[in-house]
Amino acid sequence: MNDNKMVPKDQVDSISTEEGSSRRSLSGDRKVLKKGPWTPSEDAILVEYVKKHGEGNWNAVQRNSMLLRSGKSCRLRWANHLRPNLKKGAFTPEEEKMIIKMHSRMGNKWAQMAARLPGRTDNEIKNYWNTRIKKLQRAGLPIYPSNMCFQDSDEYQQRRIVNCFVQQNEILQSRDLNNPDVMFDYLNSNRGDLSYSLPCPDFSMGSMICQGYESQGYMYMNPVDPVKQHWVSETVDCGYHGTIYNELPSTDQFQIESSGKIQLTFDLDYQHDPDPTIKIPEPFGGEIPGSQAFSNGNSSASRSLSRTVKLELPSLQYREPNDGSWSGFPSGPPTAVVDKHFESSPATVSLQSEWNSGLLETLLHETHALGSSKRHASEKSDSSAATTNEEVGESSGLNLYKTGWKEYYDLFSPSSSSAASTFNECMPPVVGGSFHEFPPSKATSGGYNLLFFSHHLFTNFFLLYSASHENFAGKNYSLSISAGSHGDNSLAVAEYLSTPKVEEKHISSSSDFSRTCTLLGPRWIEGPQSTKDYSLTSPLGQHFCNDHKPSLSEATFLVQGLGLESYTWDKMPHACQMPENCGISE
DNA sequence: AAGCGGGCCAACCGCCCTTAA
DNA sequence: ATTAAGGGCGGTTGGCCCGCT
Repeated sequence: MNDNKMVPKDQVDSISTEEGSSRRSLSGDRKVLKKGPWTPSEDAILVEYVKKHGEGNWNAVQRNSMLLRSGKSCRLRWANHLRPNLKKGAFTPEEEKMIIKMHSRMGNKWAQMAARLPGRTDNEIKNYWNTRIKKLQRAGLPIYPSNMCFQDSDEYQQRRIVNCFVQQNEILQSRDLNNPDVMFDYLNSNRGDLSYSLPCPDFSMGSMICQGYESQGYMYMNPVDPVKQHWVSETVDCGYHGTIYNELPSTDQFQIESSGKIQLTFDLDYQHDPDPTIKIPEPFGGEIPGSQAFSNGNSSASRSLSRTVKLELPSLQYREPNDGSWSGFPSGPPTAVVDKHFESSPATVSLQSEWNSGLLETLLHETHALGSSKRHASEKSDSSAATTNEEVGESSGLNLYKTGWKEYYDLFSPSSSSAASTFNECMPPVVGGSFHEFPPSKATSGGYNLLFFSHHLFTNFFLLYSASHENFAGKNYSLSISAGSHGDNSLAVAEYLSTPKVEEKHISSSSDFSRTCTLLGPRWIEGPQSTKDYSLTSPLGQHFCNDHKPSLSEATFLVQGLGLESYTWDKMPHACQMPENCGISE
């Protein structure tokens, strides 16, 4: 657009003594700064300046050039108009579709949307949306096309999962993890589709509406350098209707006990009806299966705070004008809770790889694969287990939980209890729930899976035994991980792999087995350089810092005492492939 | 032709977060 | 630990364009 075209005469020469909108007075001389539309000559100066000095330090532009513009103004002008590769012109239908879809998911996160629309700016998208929404509102039309609503309804359901995600020393949980299948689909649906920067802490989950609830949850974590982690748990009183979208769950909802366990409490209570005053019975009487490992008496030492979280109005939370129902929210607004914590402020990283190769996704991917193959092999027709997306979308919240969880439970079979406990250990627990909500599947014969969950910063081992816990009850076992040669891997990883880590456990009961087996894995090891450079922590907390890329191709995994074979990496029985971009090479 | 209003868009504003001193 | 500066982001404003009456 021609800059002169929209130059209002009364602004061209308008000046300001403000430095942008800064409330703070700037040191030094107060230059008279110009406001209003930019002229071509100003653009040229700015372009030249950026060419010479690069982006950033925008306030220096004004100091070091003839440009009498605030730093903010410069940044804005550059970002929205002058920077290269900007796409001009109307949005394409594809872009429009994407905007609508993104908005249905994330609400008014213009910058995030812009990040996913190359060449487009947040301002453009915002303007587009605002005009579009006004138009629709005037016409009394729904904001989202009906098919979009329906489609997102599924995704909505999918997002109604607990986002249990480990980001550096962070874990977050939310309720819908109880539908792992849904979660898997959700994660899968977002594969390669996420490129958020990590907004830590930034808690969100699938477009949920929080309404005056409090929740708690628990999650175990082995000692992970308690010195560096400071957990502050807060119970959030969500007295708002907020969009919680599927951004990276962050560091909420945790607390770490003196024992090193990280706990996360959850006490769900959500409302089905849009009318916030009407509550429906909670699924499983307020209990959600899967909390077995977390309901063993560990009490929270968290500091409970009540606070209101401000979140923007979500897309799918709008009531449809025609029926007043909650679009895409068949089971009603769930609740959430957040425990704030963590001092660490991880660098911004692309979520693309983090998410795609994240702990949860990997877990779910693996288990889903296992489940799929199992189902395929057995041709078992369990309608309740065969929960499709559509079914999920149409099911009530209760059914959603039941079917989803049951299926997932089955997916873990034949090692139902152990695998489930593994899952339980790794996934957020739900207070009071139990795997016994569903009958355990029949155990089959031996073998085990080593699931290697990892992304750039995290690595976690979990052994999933495809054998009944009865086979192991009363036995001691140990896990060794060793490696032959390590090639040119980093020192840290070499040491990690070449040093057998043995963790001995005694299995005394099924429940004990459920717990202990999930604790398999290398202990936290202080790195050869420094904790910052290298640290490995035990399950749910292992992380490779920096770019250490361990090679596991020659590693041997040995579980002793349980009559199981040892496996080398390449002979690992089941789906043990590491996710791409996980920072670890096979 | 003039007036009006909606659409579109650039720019500003205010708040917030991060970082460095 | 505190404070100031830099910068990001979402909301809002206001001017021009354009079609309609």
